Order: sequence, then structure tokens, then C-alpha cells
Amino acid sequence: MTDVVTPPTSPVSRERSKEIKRSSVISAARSARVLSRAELTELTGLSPATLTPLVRDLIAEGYLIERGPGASRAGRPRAILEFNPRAELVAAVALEPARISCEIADSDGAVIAHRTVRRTGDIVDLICTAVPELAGDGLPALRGVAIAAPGVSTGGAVRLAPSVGLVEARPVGESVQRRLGVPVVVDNDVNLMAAGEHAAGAGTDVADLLLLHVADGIGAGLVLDGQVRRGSGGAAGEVGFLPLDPADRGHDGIGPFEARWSAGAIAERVVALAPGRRPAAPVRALVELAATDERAGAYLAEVLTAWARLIVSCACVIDPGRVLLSGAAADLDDAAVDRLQTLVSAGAPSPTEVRRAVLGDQAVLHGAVSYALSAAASGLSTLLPAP
Amino acid sequence: MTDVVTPPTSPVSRERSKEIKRSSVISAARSARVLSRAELTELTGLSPATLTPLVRDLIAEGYLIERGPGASRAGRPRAILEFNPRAELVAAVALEPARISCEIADSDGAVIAHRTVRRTGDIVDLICTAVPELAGDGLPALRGVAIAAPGVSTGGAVRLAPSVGLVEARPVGESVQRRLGVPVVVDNDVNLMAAGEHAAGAGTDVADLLLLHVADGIGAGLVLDGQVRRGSGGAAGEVGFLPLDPADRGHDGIGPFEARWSAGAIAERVVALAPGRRPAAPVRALVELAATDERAGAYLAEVLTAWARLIVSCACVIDPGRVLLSGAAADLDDAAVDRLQTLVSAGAPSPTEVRRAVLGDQAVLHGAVSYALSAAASGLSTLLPAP
DNA sequence: ATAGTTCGTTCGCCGTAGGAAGGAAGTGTG
DNA sequence: CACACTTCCTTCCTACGGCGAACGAACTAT
Repeated sequence: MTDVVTPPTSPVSRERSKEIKRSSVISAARSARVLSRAELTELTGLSPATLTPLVRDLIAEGYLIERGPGASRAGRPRAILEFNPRAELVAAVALEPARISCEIADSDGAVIAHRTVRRTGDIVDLICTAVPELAGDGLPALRGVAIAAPGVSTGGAVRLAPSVGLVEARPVGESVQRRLGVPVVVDNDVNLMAAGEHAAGAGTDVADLLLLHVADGIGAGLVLDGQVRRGSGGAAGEVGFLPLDPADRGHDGIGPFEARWSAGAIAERVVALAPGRRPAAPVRALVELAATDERAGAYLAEVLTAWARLIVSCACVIDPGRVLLSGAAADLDDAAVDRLQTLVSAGAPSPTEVRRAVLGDQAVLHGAVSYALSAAASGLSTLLPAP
Repeated sequence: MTDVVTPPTSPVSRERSKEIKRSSVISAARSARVLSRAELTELTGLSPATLTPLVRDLIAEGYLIERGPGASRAGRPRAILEFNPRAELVAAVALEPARISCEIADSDGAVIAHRTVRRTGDIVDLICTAVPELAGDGLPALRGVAIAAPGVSTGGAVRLAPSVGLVEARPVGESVQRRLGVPVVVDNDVNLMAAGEHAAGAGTDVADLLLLHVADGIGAGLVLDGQVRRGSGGAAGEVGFLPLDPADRGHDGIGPFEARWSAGAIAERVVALAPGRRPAAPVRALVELAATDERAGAYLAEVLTAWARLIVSCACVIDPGRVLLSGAAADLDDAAVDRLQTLVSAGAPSPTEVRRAVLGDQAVLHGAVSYALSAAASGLSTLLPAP
């Protein structure tokens, strides 16, 4: 301890390549859950000699837990290593008009803590106090925060953002990132759902998908080549604006298509068909009505035809291969989904599979987990310092 | 020199990081064209000591040429290094119904040799003899081959491929790759054009763009986040199939939109408006006619409206930010492009800039260059589109 | 000339990756 | 029960690449 003025040995690509090995081991362990060092050498291609100290570090940091020897089928048994999902926590914050909901999840997407708070004061303050409180002593393991805002996106399509009092999304993300010191992602809720279904739902087996979310408006989340694509202005997936019928007209930030075929628009027709309370789940109500009421059946067919044209349009432009129905569209029964599939197959230039999304309300959470984990990992995307 | 039995030292991440440095130097040199070692240290972040041997190698391999000392403004003058585009050659092969055209270009996209040959015998044989012949003694510098086929793409949308006698694109690419020993990419010509405009045309300044190519059919090439995206079945950009008007009907692999608004369809109307020979450039003819003929003006307005709806549809789905008009659509004059821009701005949910593509016939070639260079750079694996 | 400045190179240290070899912990077999 | 045999993991050691530092090279300014 004479002269600690020495930080020579520049930290360039040397440390980076170590980081890369580290994260490749972590991600192998994350997907295998339980494995031995021997399996790690196969999965990562690293030599045993390289792995030994690396695994030692990871155990010390809590990423891996040594579980003692496993069964052996001749020879020394493999020491079982178990991945500890709690080693990586993620916060998902959903902005809603009057409140924010905040969840802490581990890297399996299992919710560890959950809270909803009224919107008071500054959003950034609110988030920056709620998240650490909720994370408690797990805070050091926090790897990222994902903030979901309805219809956010830079540039166009802020139509829903005003409802949560957000004009610019970016400053919020940057502020939180600075205050909490972890990567923060702010994105459209529909994009997060798409990421969630891709990571842990009905799209784990494909690289491309489109999630069609029908609610008060209609929006789509787009995964291409394994990544959520937002387009140049963040308005990718604004399919409610598709001009599929010259007769339709949008207004005030409502697109022409969604003006007529969103859950809200359908609800009005359902009320007309079956007077009474406005149904909370209009599509489910419509499907039930259609079983007995001929006029409802005809209208359901109209809805399916319109949605099919929407899906075909998307297929023509980006050919997602798989389309997931979310929100009100997930309320269709099997028969209706089949009819939709038939209509889509007739019009799409390439095979396009239509099915329901499976994560429901959990989709945003899983998307947040996936974002946050890849954000933490991508810190080392470039081996070399930027130009 | 006793026992030179030692080639162990496994080629894992050690050599990779060297490769990365190498290619980062090459790409810096490629974009700067002329630079000194001192500039390389700034551009790449590598230390001078690391660069010295690396640059020596590159000079020996012909990538760089030392041009002697440059001007100095105090101190030792920088030794000028010039990037040698001839060090990296690329072959672009275009499949047409009756012939194939083959070009050798350097990494600037400058054509070094060109030949058109009649289609005789096996395509693979033809390519594998024509390319080496044309490359001549530059063959060792060949970094890749790009094969452009109209409407290829695996899965759906093989509508134009039969015209060149190709049912499956992949085997051709794989065979050529095996025979020539360099990376081979087979792709849709429109995708190649989009890549070309992105690399060297009207899209060098953006990460996302959509190239709308109007010919006998209508197709689009899609660049998102700097990469050409083909979709799950390779049918991304089949915008001719968009169902934008319930009245339109496609037939026999012709989409509903392109049946009515392609160059061929427009040509028929132009003939009706101004009897005579069927014009080779119907859109140009229409624009000229519209200056004097009122009916032609009305029809031009119709065409612009239809194309605008097409562009808006694409903007809603993927928000490319910039749309390039190619093929017959590039024949619009400035006034017509402005009108199109206005129509698009009125309907798109996000700012979308419409302009003409600039590379014309050279677009495919530049796309091929860009593909082949990135193929050589990323060294790894399947550059063939689609599973 | 001499000093000053900037470029490029050689030298040598250091850290890391991974090969080789050896210890550890089991299962089968005489 | 001893003794191979197999497989897993670790320790030792070497080769190699990156880069800091010092040095030589080339030119300007005074």
C-alpha cells in the first residue's frame, strides 16, 4: 500500500472478453436451471480450466448454488450447480392514469413483491422510492427497471400518453436510471407484452411474431429476429391507423380502423344487440350472443373479417409467421379463432399462424423481465470502445 | 526448430478478439478511405502499439497501401494509408428469365467486370464458371457472392421465381458456396435494392427505411435497425397483397393491390388515355400526359392516392421513417412526389419522409456489395435467409 | 543548429486462456 | 476388499496478445 496511484493496464477489450464469458455462463445456467461444470463446458465451449475460477466467483456472488454431488453413471459424479433466479431481480412499473403499479420479479418472472400506489407528486420520485422499498434487501440484485406506459414512444402516437400525464417518456427513464443506477427501459405496454410472449409465452419457439392487442384502441407489438422493433419514430405497430377501408375515418388521434373495430366500438354494438349494461368483456359477450342470436352471429363474422384483413395487412408488410391475439381479441373462443385463421390463410402471402396469447396480465411483467435482463447483458455488446 | 509439433492453443475466443480488432480497423479504413495510423488510434480506440503489427499485416495483405508522408503542421508528418477497395471483391449475380448477369465489383461498388450470359445448363455450373472467369486474378480477393432472384424467398411468394426456373433458392446458394468457398447470399432483388440504398444511396443516414419497388408487381424491401428484415417466411414486403380495398381482387399469385396499381396495370390505362404504343415507362408517360390532359391528371391523382394508402399502411405497421420510391415509382416528378408526401403525412401516425431512390439499376449491385461485405465481416454462419 | 512537436515503433510487463497433468470421487471387477 | 477404470474438477504452467513506456524518426519554428 505505498502508491496506489496505479490503474495502468487499460481496461479495454481485456475485461470485456471476461465479461462475455461471464454472461455466457450465466445465460447458459439460466436456461438450464440445474447443471454441472461439465455441462457448462459443453454449453459454452469454454475449457474446464477457465470455468473453475469463473464458477467460483459466480457462487460467491450468489448466481449459482452448489448442491452437492449428483448421481454418477461411472466415475466421479458431477457436482450439481443450481441457478439462483433470485440473484437477478427486475422491477416492472406500469403507469396508469391514476396510479402506478410496481412489481419486483426474479428472472423467472416470478413476482416477489407487488404494490400499487396512487399517483402523487413527481413520477420519478414516486418510482425511485417505491422500487427500492419494495426490493428491500434484494436491492443489490436489481438488474433493471422497465417502465410500461400506454402508447408512449418518442415521436408520433402519443395519443394515450397524455392520459398518464406524460409528454416525453425519455427524461423519465433517464432520470430514474441516474437515480437508481441500473438500466431503465421505457416502452409501450404493447411492446412489452410482445416481448413477454416471446420470452415466456406463446412465442418462445419463434423468432418473429406480432402481438395484436385489442382494447380501447388497437395496437400491435412486433418482434422480428428476436428483438422488439419500434420503427424509426417508435410508431411501429400503430395498426389502428391502417386505412383498410376508404369509408372509415379516424379522428383526434384515433385511427380509422380502431375507430370501428376496437373493443370500445364493439361494446357499443353489443349493447345495441342485447340491451343492458355495457359489458366489460364485449368480445366474450359477443361470442356468447352469437351462439343464439343470428344478428350477433353476423356481426361477429364482420368483426372477424375486419380483424383478418388487419392481420393479413401486417403479414404482407412484415410476415411475422405467428400472430398472437391479446386483450379483447383473446376472448375469442376456439371456433372463432379457427375462423379467423381460415380467413387469414386465404389472404396472406405466406403461412401465418393465429393463436391466442397465453400470458394475459402477466405479459407486461415477463416483457419487463426480458427487457431488463437483456439490458443488463447488452452492456457488453461491443467488444471495443465506441469510436 | 526441434519439435514443431505444436499447433495446440485452441482457437476459441483468443483469435476472435483479434479478428474483431482487425475488422474494426478495416471498416474504419474503408469508410475513411485515406488516413494515418494516428487517426486509426482515434477511430478504433486501439493503442498505437497494437496497431503497428496489425497495420503491417493489412499492408502485406493488400488491404492498405502506404502512400508516404503527408503534410505536417508541426512534428513528424503522418504516414498516409490508403484503403484499397480492390482488396475486397464481390460478385453480384442477377437471375433473369433467359439469362444471368454477373458483375464483379470492389467494395466501393465500382464495377470491375461485367458479363451477361445465356441461361444454359445448370445454374450452379454456370455461376461457378462465370464468376471465377470474370474475377480473373482477383479471385483470391473475392469476399462473397450475392445472387438476386426476382421474388425468391423461401416459403410463400414464389410467384416470380418460377419464371427463372427456380423452385428452391437455398440449394443453389449452398451449392455455390461449397464450390467457390466464399459466403453466398441468395435474396429477393427488392431486398438487395433496399440494402443498396441503405448502404450507398438515399438511406445512408437512417437506420430504418422501406423501399417501394413498382414494376410488374409491387414489392417492398425493409431495413429495420440497419438490417434487411425478411420476416419469418421471407415474405416481408409483399405489399402487393395488401387488402386495401374490399373491391380489389388478386388472382394467381398476384395480390389485390398490385393487380390494380402496378406499372403494368397503369400502362394499360395510359394506353387507353393516349392510344399508341404501350409505353416502356408508363408512370413517366402518365406524368407528362397529366400536364395537359385533364383525365390523365385525374388518374394520376388516383394513382398517388392509392400509393399513399399503401405507404401509410406500411408506416402503421413498421414506421420506417423514410420511404424510397423505386422502379416505376421513381419516375414521378418532384411535384408528384410532393403530393404523395402530403397525402402520406395526412394519414401516417408518425412522420414519414417520401423520396426517390437514387441508385436505380445500381441498387442491386450495391446491395450485393453490402451483403457480401457484412457476410465476410460477421464470418459466422448462415447468411442464407430463412430456415 | 536547436528546441519543440507529433508519429510511429520496439521492448517488455502483465494478465488471461487454456493445455497438461494430477487429485478427487465415484463404479465395476477379480 | 483391492485394484483398475472412468469421469469430473482443479492446480500448475506456459504461450500469447494487449498496451504502457521509452525511444527513434521526421518535420516545423525560431
